[in-house]
Amino acid sequence: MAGPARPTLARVAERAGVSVSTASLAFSGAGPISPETRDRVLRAADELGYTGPNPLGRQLRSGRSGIVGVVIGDQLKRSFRDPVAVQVLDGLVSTLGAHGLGVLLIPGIPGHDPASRVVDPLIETAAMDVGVLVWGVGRQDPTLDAFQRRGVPVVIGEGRLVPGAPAVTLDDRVGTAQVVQHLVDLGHERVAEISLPLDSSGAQGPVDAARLAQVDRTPTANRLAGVRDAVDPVVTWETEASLVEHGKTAALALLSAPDRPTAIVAHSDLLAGGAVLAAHELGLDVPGDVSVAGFDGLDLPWLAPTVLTTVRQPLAEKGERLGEAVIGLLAGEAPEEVRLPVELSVGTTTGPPARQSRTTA
Amino acid sequence: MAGPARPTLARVAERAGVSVSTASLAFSGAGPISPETRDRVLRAADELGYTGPNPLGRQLRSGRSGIVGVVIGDQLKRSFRDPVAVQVLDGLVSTLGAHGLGVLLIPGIPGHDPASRVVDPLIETAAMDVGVLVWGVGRQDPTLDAFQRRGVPVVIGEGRLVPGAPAVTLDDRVGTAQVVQHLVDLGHERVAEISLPLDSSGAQGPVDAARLAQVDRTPTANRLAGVRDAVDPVVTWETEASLVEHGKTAALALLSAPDRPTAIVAHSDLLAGGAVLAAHELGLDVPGDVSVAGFDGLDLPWLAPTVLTTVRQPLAEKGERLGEAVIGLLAGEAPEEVRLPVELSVGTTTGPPARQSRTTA
DNA sequence: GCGTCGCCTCGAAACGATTCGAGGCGCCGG
DNA sequence: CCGGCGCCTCGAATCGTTTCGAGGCGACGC
Repeated sequence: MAGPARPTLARVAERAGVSVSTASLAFSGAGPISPETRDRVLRAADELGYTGPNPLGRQLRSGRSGIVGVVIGDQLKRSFRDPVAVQVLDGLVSTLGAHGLGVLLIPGIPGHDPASRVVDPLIETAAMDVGVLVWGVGRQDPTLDAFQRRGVPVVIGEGRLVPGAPAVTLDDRVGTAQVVQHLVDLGHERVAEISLPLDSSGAQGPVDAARLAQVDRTPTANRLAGVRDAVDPVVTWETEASLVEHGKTAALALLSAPDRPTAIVAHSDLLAGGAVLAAHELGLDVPGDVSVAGFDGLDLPWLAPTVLTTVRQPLAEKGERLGEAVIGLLAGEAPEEVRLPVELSVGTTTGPPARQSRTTA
Repeated sequence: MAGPARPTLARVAERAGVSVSTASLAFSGAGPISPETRDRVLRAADELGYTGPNPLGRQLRSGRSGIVGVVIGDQLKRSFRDPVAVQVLDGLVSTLGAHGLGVLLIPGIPGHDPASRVVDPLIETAAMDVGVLVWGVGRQDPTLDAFQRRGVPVVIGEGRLVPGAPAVTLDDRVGTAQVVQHLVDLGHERVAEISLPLDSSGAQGPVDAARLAQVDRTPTANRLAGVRDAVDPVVTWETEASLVEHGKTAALALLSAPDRPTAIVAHSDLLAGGAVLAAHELGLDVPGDVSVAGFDGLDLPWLAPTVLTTVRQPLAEKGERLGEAVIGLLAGEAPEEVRLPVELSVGTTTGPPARQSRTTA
């Protein structure tokens, strides 16, 4: 039923009465060929049902697969629930697509087994010209190791810099410091912090100094540092992932504690959005009773008309820059680090602390 | 700086003092080989920095790329904002990954140009063993045409059945009818409908019979039909995409109209969630003043503690079934259609219509 | 009329691996 | 001691394309 084997360029050439190399020219257009010959070849191809050169042959010849492996985050499902990842990916796909490159999705963690050194088998076996690690690399990153072992060049987004690998990073420490300073300037002294995951352990809850010292993710480390550039948070609550429900859980705990903070700074807008929901659920006014600030600059339609105070980062541009870094790498350019700026954006979720909150203490 | 060309299996074999075929056996393990010989080959590989067989060579030989092209929806960025797509994709990636297959992301519409017959160039050029059209195909689908022209077999999710192509479909007509019947049973007579896009035109707003006749997407057509199996909606509002903000816009219009409906049925949970937000913004109680029902069975943390009345569909399973269909296709099995069940799930957003809304009319 | 220049076309050599059948060598049994 | 049987190893063919240099042939200029 599957019909005879798919016709090959050689058969087309044979039928058209030309050599294989000439037939190749007819399709690729790379080289001089007379219009009549080309037509004859194309007609022969049509008659045989030949639909163009087999990519596999071309790839072997050129040594390039045209495929860029992209490691998004830990689990695919969870990562894509974060609009941040989605927007970056969109920018990346567009930029690479314009250069004829495709994106192969690689789950960061294969099973449900974080902290294992097992990586997705695709990293070992799939044909890839470049690997992109969008969300940084840890101190001892199995994924990075696997790419390097295979000799696949990598591009790093937001991570520890890797020698020889281009990187796209963010001014997030400065941005975080700015938004927290904004809270300080408003008069806040008891600022609680909802943190991104410190590593891939899946831990959550309030953290102590010892745990803080274990931080193994660059964006998290930068934002932790940024917060501390402006204020010493009364408590830091680690989350399992940057998702609304985790921000909500964290804020419910923080806001129910005896010495309630007057402001919460979250490492991401999704976490901050969850914190706003928690405040509402507890009957607290934002920013009357508690101010909330985030990071990312997402558009959260379900939070409207509330507008988060946040730090805007150029998400699509981050994806585009990553794409350009990939292109540059393939073109043999020297790797460089691109640092993206951020911008404080004051919304309706921050204001001066309430008087009574001080007396309540 | 790039070092000498990457070593090849032939050089490893040479160094180990064995033939290329034996060296191949040492890596693939497919065939008898003595432990000593294998060790010698592996040692030679190590010394040369050979990191395993080049996938490109293997692929050409086997005629398989191990890559499955997945067309998600219209625009990548927009599609991934919908958890429905994300969950299906997750199931698909997991299932394919377990069989050593990788997912290549293909934007449904290349530029910002819907209704054009241009498809993403990847479909024409990238090496793929199978193509998956997750969200169905239209009457004259350029993407489907492109795959078929190239001779790449396809798997269809939720779409018009294509001869020879396996499909994974949904009992969505029945499910939709059930949830609307639930509204009818509660006593609702004026039911408004918020519809998924009828085609890729990007149109939005109330639709008339002529427009309804133009529907060119299977899931949309099924749900429109399902609604009508139970009631004749007072108005149908078409949206541009299944996103919260579009549901909200639609509901704001529907609920501000003079003869306000007592219930709204949306074709998706995201649209329904937006409708709930709209009701709240207008000061309407749900379900006191208006009932809202959706479709999908999503977990919407930002809507808590409200729980949507909806029709639950097995999203991850849909992805898994699509994956299995791909595997089956590659194994040469006869294509078949898998139909997934749905289940009505009553939440807190539906109740009997208020007395006064009738008098208001 | 002959030389030279161009435009096309062609053959052959990669690209890097897998696979299949043939065959060598050692060991065991008769 | 010889025949036969296994276990390994090898050589060669194959996958489908691109590319490079060579060469043929016609035309134009001197």
